[in-house]
Amino acid sequence: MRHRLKDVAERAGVSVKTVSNVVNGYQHVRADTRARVEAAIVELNYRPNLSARNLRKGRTGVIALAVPELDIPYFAELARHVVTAAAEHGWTVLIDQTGGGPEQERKAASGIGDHMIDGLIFSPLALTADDLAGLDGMPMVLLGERVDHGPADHVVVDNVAAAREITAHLVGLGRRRIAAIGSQRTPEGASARLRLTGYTAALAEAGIAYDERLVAPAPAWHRADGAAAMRHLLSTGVRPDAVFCFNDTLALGALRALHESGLRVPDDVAVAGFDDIEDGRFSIPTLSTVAPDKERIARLAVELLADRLTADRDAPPRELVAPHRLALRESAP
Amino acid sequence: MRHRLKDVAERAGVSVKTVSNVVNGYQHVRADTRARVEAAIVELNYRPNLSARNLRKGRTGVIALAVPELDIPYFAELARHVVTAAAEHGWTVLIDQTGGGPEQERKAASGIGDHMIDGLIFSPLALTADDLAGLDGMPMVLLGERVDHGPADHVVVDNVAAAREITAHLVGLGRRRIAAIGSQRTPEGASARLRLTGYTAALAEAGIAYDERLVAPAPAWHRADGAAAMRHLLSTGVRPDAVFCFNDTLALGALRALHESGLRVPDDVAVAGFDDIEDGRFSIPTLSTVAPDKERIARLAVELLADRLTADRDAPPRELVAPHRLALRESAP
DNA sequence: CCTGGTTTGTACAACGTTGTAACCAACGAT
DNA sequence: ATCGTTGGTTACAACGTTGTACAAACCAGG
Repeated sequence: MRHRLKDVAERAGVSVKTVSNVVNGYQHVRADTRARVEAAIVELNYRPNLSARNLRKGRTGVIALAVPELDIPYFAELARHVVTAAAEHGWTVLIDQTGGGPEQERKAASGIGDHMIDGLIFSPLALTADDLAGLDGMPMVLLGERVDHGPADHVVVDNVAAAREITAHLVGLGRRRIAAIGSQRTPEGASARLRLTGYTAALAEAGIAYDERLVAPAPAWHRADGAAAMRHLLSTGVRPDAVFCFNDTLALGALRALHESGLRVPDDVAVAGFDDIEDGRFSIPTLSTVAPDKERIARLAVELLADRLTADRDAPPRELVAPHRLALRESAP
Repeated sequence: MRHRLKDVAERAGVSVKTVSNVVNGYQHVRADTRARVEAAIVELNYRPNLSARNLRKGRTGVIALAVPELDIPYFAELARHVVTAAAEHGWTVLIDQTGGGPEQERKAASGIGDHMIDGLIFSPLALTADDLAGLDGMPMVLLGERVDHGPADHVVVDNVAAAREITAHLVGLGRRRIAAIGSQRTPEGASARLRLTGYTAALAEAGIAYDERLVAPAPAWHRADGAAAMRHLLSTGVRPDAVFCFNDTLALGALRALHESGLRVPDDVAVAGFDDIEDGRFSIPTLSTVAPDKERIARLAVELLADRLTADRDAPPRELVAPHRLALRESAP
């Protein structure tokens, strides 16, 4: 059976509140009373009822992390770091899978808020500032692209700079016909737009003409999409000598398609990705990529949320930039 | 501001309980009262306080899924399916990352139970039956190997049979020096033991002598461990012509090590894995593997938990076996 | 021995919800 | 006319916890 403060109190011969005080580490409890209470707690294997505590305190000790898909390695790795960082603040993380659609994201953002959650770390794809407005001031930190200039805190990586750097690296390898995989025209494609901007900037700096035929769209950023886009590029006859894929799973798909068509990487075509997921360190060939500091991103997000919860709830929203670096491996050494 | 039943009641000119009745879909509410209340709910953007509801009802509507590591693709994919299946029952899933150590798992199993959770789906590595005993009857479904004959419901795949089948397939390819990667002597290695059993059984059936030197241990089942184990096998001079890796990430690591040593897969060495993770469908070469029906596993687990919660809390524990099949691809066609 | 402060403990009332019991009206059956 | 029955609504009391206010016990210093 489950025991309550009352049971412990009776057993220890004190009042309910005294037990509560012991449980909460209140200072002024005589040593022997405290000992009696603690003994009773152990004997009864007492555990506080969190629902009751939450009701009373108005805090739940749970924050949510909402990501589009858990089985996209980038989000899984990110989730791990967030869980770790949150644990240091004594929070439990409720991981929510939005699916990435606008409707589901809206639902996740608002529906979750039903008092189960103290705050939210949200990695939105489709969400607009309007959607966020309906959140009744739920403390929130956004990851990834800014949603217009929404009212929420933000952790980003400098997508444009990163994309420019990795593209410039491909240029530095002597490549001139550099393709891009992953462009998106939909509103969800904020990351895609920024990375495309960086790509074109790097080409311009190198004096290479932008060729629309070298830019392949990808509806989602899964391996299958990367493979399909690569096959499409190869079929059109515009033979690239390098490809910058807007994330690593796209790149792994592209590697696969290149392999199937008998092209060698990096000899015939160099390949670069974005995210630095674990897979890319063991793929054949290993993957050159932009490595955002995921641990840092997670830590910053949790700290922003912590500030928002404890200190100024109405402070102006902050935007922090997490560092990135290039991880150069076999596919574009 | 956050509104309460009371606010809605005042606005609609009814009692708190009537609003509660409307919210909970109680039948006997006059159409016009219901309309008035619903209007007030919308106007105030009322959301029930779940902590209060939970306190009152003794249920939270949240189940936990505890897995060793989120960024192991198998668990991420499984998590996705569990979230989906749970949503159909109206549950939210709190995903917990145990880290796989005995101490942390114990903590996850017991600590989580602080009334935040109606039930638990647990994929333990290190847990023993004793650990589970301390759980005060928290409804629980275990995934993976049975923990002795613990008191909890169980969803498993037939590891022995599956390992036997995939090994037999390697035999069928004409391979005779078939290595195994992933054996573990630790108590956490229940899956490893079962898969090793299936492997040896298949060898015995084929009349192939068991060679201890062909069995490589792996402390964890990550890509790096697979690569290291493969390198070790190759360095000892016992040249295998096939490898059965106890999971896919090990196999991907092994592929990498084989590539580095200049061996061709499957020509020189055939490689097979276990789990059928997404990566294996795009690796070079694509990976032959045992494909457990992850969606089914998740669905069964959720349903077992649902039964346990609604019906007989004291029914004898059940064990369900989820189906598997062989997914034969390039690495061992 | 009193005074005034601190320490230690208690009673009570919330937090927001829902189950129970009860009430009042309107109804058809006796 | 009287009696149940049903539909619609309400008041009240819980669920288990903690903040507030206060009482009792204790400790110094005069």
